[in-house]
Amino acid sequence: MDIASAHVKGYLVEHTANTPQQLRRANMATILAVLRRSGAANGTDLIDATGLARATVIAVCDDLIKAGWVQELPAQKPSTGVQKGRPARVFEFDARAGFVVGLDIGMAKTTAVVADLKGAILAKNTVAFAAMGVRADSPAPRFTVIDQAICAALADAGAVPGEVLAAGVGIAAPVDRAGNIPSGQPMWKTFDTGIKDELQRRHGWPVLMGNDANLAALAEAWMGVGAGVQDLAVMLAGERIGFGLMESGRLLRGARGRAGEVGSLELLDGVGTPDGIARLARDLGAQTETAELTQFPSAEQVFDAAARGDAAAAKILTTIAVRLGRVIAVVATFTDPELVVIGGAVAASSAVLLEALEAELANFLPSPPRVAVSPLGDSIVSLGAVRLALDHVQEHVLELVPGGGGMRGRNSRQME
Amino acid sequence: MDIASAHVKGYLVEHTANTPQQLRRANMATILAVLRRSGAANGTDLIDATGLARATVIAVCDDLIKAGWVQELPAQKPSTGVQKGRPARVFEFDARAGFVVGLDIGMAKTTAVVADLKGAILAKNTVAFAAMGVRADSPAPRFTVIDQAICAALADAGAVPGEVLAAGVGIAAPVDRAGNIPSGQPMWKTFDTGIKDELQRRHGWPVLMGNDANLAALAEAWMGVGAGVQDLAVMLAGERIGFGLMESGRLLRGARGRAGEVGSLELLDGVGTPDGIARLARDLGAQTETAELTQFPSAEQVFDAAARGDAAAAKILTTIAVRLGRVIAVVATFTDPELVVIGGAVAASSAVLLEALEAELANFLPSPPRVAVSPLGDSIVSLGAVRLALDHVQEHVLELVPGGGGMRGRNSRQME
DNA sequence: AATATTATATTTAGAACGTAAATTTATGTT
DNA sequence: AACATAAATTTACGTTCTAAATATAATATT
Repeated sequence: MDIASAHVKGYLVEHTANTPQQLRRANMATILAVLRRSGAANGTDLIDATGLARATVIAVCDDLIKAGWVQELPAQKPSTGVQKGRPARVFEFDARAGFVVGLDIGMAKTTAVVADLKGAILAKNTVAFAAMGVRADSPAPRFTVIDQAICAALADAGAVPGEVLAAGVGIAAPVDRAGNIPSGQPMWKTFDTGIKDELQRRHGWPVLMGNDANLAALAEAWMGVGAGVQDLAVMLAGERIGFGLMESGRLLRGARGRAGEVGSLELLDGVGTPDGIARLARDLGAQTETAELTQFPSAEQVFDAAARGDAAAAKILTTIAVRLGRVIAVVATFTDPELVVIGGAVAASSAVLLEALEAELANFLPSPPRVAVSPLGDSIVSLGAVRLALDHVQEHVLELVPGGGGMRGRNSRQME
Repeated sequence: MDIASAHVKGYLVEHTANTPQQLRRANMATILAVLRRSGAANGTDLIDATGLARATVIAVCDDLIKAGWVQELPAQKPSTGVQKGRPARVFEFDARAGFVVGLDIGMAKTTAVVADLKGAILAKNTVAFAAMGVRADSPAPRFTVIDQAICAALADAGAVPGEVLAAGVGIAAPVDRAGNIPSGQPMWKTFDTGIKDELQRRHGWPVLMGNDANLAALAEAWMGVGAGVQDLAVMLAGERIGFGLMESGRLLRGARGRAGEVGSLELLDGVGTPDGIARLARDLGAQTETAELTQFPSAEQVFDAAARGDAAAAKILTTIAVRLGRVIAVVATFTDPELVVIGGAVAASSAVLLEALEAELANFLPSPPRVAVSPLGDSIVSLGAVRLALDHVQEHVLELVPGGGGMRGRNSRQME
């Protein structure tokens, strides 16, 4: 073994003993990471980025090409000035050396997203369980629907299942660090706890599970308004409030995967329940005197009415803003984020809440965090699932075989 | 440069390019870490722990001996069985290759603790500012008092200032990841923000700043009831409530160092203020009809009276337990710790609160965390400061010179 | 006392890696 | 065609780790 780890009075110490071979692997990982984000690079670029000598950089790149992670591009004309000297070899991380799948498995529907290894979103597919005649409480046929969403998205992306290197899955239940669901909601329990193994069995991919709000935070920190923010709170607030918390660029999960999960809020003055924006809008709408809102009110109707100047609707929005503001105030008090993002399907309409929300925050916090609305819409969880899968792939690049590998049909790239 | 780092759409990626020399350094760090926790070890032990070959292990140990971090012990008689074969060389991390200082700088007094590099506590010294005639609002002479506490503790430990490799400092103010105090309390501001530079200037040590509750968490995770717990909340609750939060074995600091800091709690039903146990006991005691408690009541008097069966005092304790329980319930809801520890000077007497506190927690949480009382007493912050300094030393071992080094008097160990 | 046993340290030879310097290569300019 | 230039490639070398062979220091056996 080359890893020794031990608990030292509560401190987990991990030691990695190194051999020259592992040294080369480390440098491969380094250069691969540089290439992943730099589009295309030549030897000199990589020398500058890594500090390694030219001979080493080229040797590593050749190794990476042989391994299938990197492609060599035809020599480029210099964009600035004239071509001087021997043309540089140009290397590029092969974003199509594999694919990842991101799943958002909800109560009513499942969304599958396919991305390449650089995170470019290639396809997205949503299938409602109801539309396929699946009852809410029947676990087995759900997987058929989920597979259908996956396969359609893969086909759209021009990928075959064998090329998928990992899948991330978001569900509305706590997920601990090991990827287990400690104690699911009664109804979902049998289904939730089986998702990981069943998907792994069906497709043979590594499957990473994540709580929906946590994945929303990953997505937001990746490609939303939270990009670059190290300390971030993302609030999913459609039907039910839930937070995804990142501190120092890392996701907080908690002992049982419940970090950011909102249980009862009866302790919070003027809040009481963890109801989300859509639900509050509906419930409060039903109680007003505005005729349009009392009958079959929907969140959209309330927001629309407020936009048109309906006083009752405007009052509802203020009430919602006050409630959310208080919840955010408490979370921000204890976790001190730089930015709080409101995400999910209700995010777009929530922009009108921002001002009232910030006013409420100011009542309770001396220096409140910034508040923003997510641009990722209802893709936020599936994008987070993609990010989760990408993180797994990036962490295990050199252990994986690009293009499917293993028993599955290898593509021509890696045949010699 | 050999480190390339860049922001990739919100993700900080750090790459370390490696050379053979860095490889040896990594193996030195590995073996040093194994030795630090294993007391004493021979070649075979280290081979098992690291996976390196015998020749490498011995060579690395010789390097470490030459560098001053490791000592070779005379061959040991085997405790079990008889000595067979050539006796093994025995290596030991030299816990006295240097020292660390932990400081708890409070409003009224300063405590200095000196420990060796294995974390053994060698000396402790507390000096009250008042006793030295220092007014609360005069920054300058405080450093004289602090230095006095440090020097006395160092002398007690048999260490000279030149042998100190780092100092950790705990203060009752937020401290961000860079070690700065973003916005101190008005009165302390000029003093607090200057502590780090002034101590560094006076002694030449690396000085690490930490919030008191955060350091309490480090201490508890190190040598308290929280040892081995990855997700931990430690509540300092003497005069004012403050939390130190650890997730996945890492301290949470937040964007401005305010993670775990309790501001106003007016949002929390039945709580309102962040008053701690001692303060609540005093305030509530003053309002009872028990004569003993109304005049100059102190926290101890209230706890004593309750222990003797005084009904009013018992009621006060229940009130306190309910308040604390509610605060803990909210923190636990959002951060999901495995264990909550009550720490500080009031910890010992707080044991009687545990039952009522757990009952209150059960009202709000479906699966509440364990709750315990810290065994570290009022040393908790200074021990955390020691841990902070030790962590710094461990992280930078191979950059430091044991025994003081640099301009300071080297000790004989490293002269050749 | 001499010899075997045994676990360990040390030496030796070899392979992999990274670097610096010299050399070659491919392009554009004169 | 000769030259300039920038990059790739080759060469020689030092460092590291490993495996195998050898030496060493203790005890046990004869």
